[in-house]
Amino acid sequence: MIDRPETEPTPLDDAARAGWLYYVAGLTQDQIARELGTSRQRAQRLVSRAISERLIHVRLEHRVSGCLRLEAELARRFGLKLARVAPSLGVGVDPLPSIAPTAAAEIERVLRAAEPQVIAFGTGRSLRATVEEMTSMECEQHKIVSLNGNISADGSASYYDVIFRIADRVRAPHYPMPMPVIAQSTEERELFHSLKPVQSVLRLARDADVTFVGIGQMSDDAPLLKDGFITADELRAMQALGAAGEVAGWVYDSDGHYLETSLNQRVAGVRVEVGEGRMAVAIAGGTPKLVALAAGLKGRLFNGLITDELTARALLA
Amino acid sequence: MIDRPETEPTPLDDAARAGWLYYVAGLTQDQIARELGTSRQRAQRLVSRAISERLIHVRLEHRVSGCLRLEAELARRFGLKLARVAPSLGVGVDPLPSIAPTAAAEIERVLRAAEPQVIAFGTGRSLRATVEEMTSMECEQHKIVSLNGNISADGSASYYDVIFRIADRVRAPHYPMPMPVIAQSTEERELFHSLKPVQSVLRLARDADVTFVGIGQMSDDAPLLKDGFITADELRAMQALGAAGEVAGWVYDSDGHYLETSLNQRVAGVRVEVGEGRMAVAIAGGTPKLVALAAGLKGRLFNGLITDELTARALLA
DNA sequence: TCAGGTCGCGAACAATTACTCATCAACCCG
DNA sequence: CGGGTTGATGAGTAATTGTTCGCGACCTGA
Repeated sequence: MIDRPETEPTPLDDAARAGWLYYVAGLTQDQIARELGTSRQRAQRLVSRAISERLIHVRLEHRVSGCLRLEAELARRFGLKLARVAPSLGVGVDPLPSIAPTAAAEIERVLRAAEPQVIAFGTGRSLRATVEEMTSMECEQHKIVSLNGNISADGSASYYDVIFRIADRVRAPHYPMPMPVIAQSTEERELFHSLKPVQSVLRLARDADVTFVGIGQMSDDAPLLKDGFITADELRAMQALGAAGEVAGWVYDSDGHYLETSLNQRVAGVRVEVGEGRMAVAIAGGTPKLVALAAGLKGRLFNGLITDELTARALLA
Repeated sequence: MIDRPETEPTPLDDAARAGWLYYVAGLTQDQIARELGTSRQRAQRLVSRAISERLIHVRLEHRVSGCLRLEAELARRFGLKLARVAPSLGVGVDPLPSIAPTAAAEIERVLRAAEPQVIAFGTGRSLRATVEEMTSMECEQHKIVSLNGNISADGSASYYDVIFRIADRVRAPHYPMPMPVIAQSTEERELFHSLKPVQSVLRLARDADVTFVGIGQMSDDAPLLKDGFITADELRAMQALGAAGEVAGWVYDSDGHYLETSLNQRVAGVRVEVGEGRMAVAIAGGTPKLVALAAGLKGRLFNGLITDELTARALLA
């Protein structure tokens, strides 16, 4: 995206203004039209643009009692230090729009901490959507580090890459990992890992105080496959070995134990590990991810979970 | 329909859920009613309750959102009918390039009105820069009138004169004021004012529907001095009398009250006054003008303000 | 027990918002 | 230069939302 010079006579600034007047000031679109000196139709279009461009963020400042019970139960059952359950929007509906704002609030809570933290982020649709929901803030004291490489097979930065987006929002020092998500070979991985700058980023990521990750399923619709990081053959091979899910490219089985596959010997990023004083929070929801989530919880691969109501209920069933 | 959890939801829980479904999932209140197993009216009441109980927080994530907040605050604090804050370009940078396009848009909005308006303009760098940003348009229905005389001491038309420029751009009937900005004496002023054609222009300017003016500071770098309308001695004398700023040549103190100086008895143009149905909009920004602006706002010399972000923040501090 | 008050409900209606459609101008692109 | 495409616009209309009103349930104190 090209950012325009700031003096510009407003491209979607009008949309922002309209959205502000509509949602914050509570004006009717008719009044907004008068305010902006335009037609009612245009005002309506501006308002709806403000939504579709994700300029408007909505948060729920109330913990629904049903969700609270699920959170407590999840924490108990899976030994979680943090459990957050967003109200579901309905069966069969993508839970991301519900999870993302909830997760964003949680990340912001971490960022508001006064003492400096190292915060690591994975990649994926969930995280990307979450970051889009975050507010801008000034967090010079923290460090934001990427868990995975952020260069895809064709050399382009992945669309779902999160680190730059988040760093942009919170204006904190950030450490991308300048290498592929998955190396061609173990040797190539070692080559990357032997580079000085990479080593310090790896160290930072490994020792991060808080880590936020998405979860990938290893069924036929695996994100790793969809995004072109592995081939259909590789996927089938790992399914045969019992692959149940994947975190930051690291594949694990239905007990939540990491597999000894050729892929895992080529993943360039760091493996998520929980430890005392260190949080690893999974952000995921939806039926396709149920198996992967359940396996990861069973193996205690993370000690935090942000999901939605229906997923939570299914996990507990 | 989803089966409800076994615990009874508190009244607020339902409101929260309804609000979530409405704003996040984007369901209609009808769908929410079905989802919750209730009537449409109840769904509507739950949604509005979620707002009135402040369970739902709406925010705007856009770089101008801060400006909108400042506008609302300025309007509230200083009783303005119009407040516009342009995003600043940075500390220490001339804010004019940011203010001018914003102000130009505002002026154009007035000009687009179908019913005939009388629009008065002051002079100065800010207005001049603003006019340069305006697009051409056909506005035969309006009248454009100058607030001040537009002949400087040496007989030349002032470079910062605005009226001809604007009239040229919008092709509207225009009324310059054929006399000096500041007369040699009160008598000379009265002489000019007694002329028939001058009187009608004065009347037009005094009763203008909308007036746009710049603000001049009265510190040592006063525009009045720089442009040779007053001498350094005169400036010092007025500073001693508490001069804080000046609008169209009329000097006022830090409470926004016009001074009874010899200069004010010689200013040839009309004094800006707000009135019901009449707007007086100040276009100004930058550190040097802060004192003058604050004073003018305090004295309610104008009921509209177009400025930049940094200035707005300083005015509110 | 009963008058009086409050509250939530649904019906009906008014206000507001969203969508569809036809038009038009700008913009490519050969 | 002409044809096709895109994108913005206002008119008109359908859908949705907000409000008012009367009703009945329920509480409460005399």
